[in-house]
Amino acid sequence: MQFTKRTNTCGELELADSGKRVSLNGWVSQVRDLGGVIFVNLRDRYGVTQLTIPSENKQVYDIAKSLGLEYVISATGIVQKRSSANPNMKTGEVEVLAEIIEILNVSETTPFVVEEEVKASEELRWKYRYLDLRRKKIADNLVLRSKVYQIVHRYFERENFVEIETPILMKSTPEGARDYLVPSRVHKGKFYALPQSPQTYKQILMVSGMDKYVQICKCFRDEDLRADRQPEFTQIDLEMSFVEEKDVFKVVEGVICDIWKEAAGIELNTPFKIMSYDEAMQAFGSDKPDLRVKGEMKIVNITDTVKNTEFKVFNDAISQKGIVAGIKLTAQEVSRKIIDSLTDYVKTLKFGGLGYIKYNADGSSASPMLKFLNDEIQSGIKKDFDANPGDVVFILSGEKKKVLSALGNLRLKLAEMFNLIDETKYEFVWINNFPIFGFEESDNSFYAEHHAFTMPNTEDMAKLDNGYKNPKENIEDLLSIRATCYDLVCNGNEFGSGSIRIHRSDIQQKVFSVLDLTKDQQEEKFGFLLDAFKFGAPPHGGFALGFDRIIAILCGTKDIRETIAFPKTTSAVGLMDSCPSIVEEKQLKELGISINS
RNA sequence: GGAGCCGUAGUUCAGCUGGUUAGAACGCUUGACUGUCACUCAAGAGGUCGCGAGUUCGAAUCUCGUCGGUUCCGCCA
Repeated sequence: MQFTKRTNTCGELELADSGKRVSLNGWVSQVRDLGGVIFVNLRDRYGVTQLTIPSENKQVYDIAKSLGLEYVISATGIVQKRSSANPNMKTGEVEVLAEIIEILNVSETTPFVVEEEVKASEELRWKYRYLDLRRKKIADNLVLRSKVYQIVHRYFERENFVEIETPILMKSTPEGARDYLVPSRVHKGKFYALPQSPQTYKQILMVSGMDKYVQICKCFRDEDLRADRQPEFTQIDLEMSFVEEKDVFKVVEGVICDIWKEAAGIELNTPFKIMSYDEAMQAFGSDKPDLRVKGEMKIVNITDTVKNTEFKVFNDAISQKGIVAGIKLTAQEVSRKIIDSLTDYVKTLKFGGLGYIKYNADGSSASPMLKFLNDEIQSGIKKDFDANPGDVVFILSGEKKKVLSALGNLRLKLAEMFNLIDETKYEFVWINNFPIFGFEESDNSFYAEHHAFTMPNTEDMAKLDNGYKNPKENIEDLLSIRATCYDLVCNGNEFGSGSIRIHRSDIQQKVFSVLDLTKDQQEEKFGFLLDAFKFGAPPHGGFALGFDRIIAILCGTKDIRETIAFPKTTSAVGLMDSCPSIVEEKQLKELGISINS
């Protein structure tokens, strides 16, 4: 099919182009028919340009009259200055006086109107994603994504990294997230797994001597989703030999700085802050603290202050080794309604209620729980929080982890409610010194917090040496061992995580011993990796950055679906192509699979 | 796996404590209009109130179930 190809895009014509004869190709985004003259807004991914069609040119005028929204057309004409410019449009000073309009394709009435401030529900937008992507805002997200891709590649090329593709079809491992499985036709009853991350491959590449590996790769995890979690997502995955933690920090900070500088025009300060896991949990109730909150709003532990109280709620918590802690909201008017909604919120987290004390302007204080607290304790609390008239403190009691994390969430809720987040900032922070082990009370066993190959901190090695032979008798000690394991956090989002790995089998065996893995289990779970490690594994460590989240932040959204061309719903369904779907009986037969229920 | 919110015209929503023919805006169709840019104006078409039970003389409205979307908890080494 022949048509007049564009000489320009719809986003670039300006006054200086006046008098030029141009051709534009694009989609009809708006038609304004005034009777004697028709204005058409023509859209492509670069912008919008106004076409003007006066009635004098009968042939073009009749074509213009027949145009519907989202028709694809080619328009040719002379660029001219508008008699009244539109300051809201980038090309608003000019218009194209159309001499020829070719309709390249018609469009049915779309399920929703393609406009920047789209009214359609997300469900509809995912289903007709190609229409959604015609909106500049979403298209720009993909363009930015592409740009960051190139920045990342350039950075790692310059830093002498080797980009190596690792398999998509790999061995299933029972550790970590649930695998997406791919049945084998050749080996009936056997399955490949899609990678949750290329973790084992990149470590083996270190054994290979590929001392700087990087890959922008897809990862797959069959777990329940959130606004910032998709079943398939993209990572900037890297691994290096002969490095320690600070070397990894430096490389990651380098690529982040390049991205911010080149994609957003922002110079970030390095090195980034470093905060231990313990500090983050104690002060912010989260391992991904948002440091943009004005006045910080740190959590205050008042367990000591209230330890002698008769107040049953606090008493019960403390006697069960729990804590009493709170946060202070500085100088804000807090209504009954807000307290009710916060109370409802903590109830969903299985707290009985939310304690609060309002410090009034006249020096008095108001709270349903004051009557249970004597004067000494009341003034102790006031002192702990450094509370002044106008402030409100919120208090929770119970199991330590639960209290801290709930207060961490309250902190974010309050910050949002009272506009305490500085949206112009990017607050990066490394969180390190995570615990290496966790302990599951229900089955009386240790598990690896990060993964089984995370190197313990050098200072804590003695605790491992002492404890590994009789783990159950050294629970406290073993749980206090810190790992050389770190997360990068930006504005309360986990951007990625990594660790220095264990490369020596003596240390590895001690860790396995704590995790209660027999030789057979080790062999079954990680055999090939352990085999590789027998032949001279260098010290190594790495990191994986969540690419989608980085793009989301740069796009000013928390929803990574806005940065992915074809995202899935929270139930992992692709609404556009209706996947997953049933397959033909014949396919199942070839795979030796039968479906129950 | 658990909890909350949502589901009414093509779209976004309104529809009070159950009660004649379920409304508005945008979009769509037709017509008028020569400088609009959310053009304006006039007329019109358009509904399985997500689906299924139940309560009731009567259900968009109340109850239960179910499906879908979304948020949170669990989960995500």
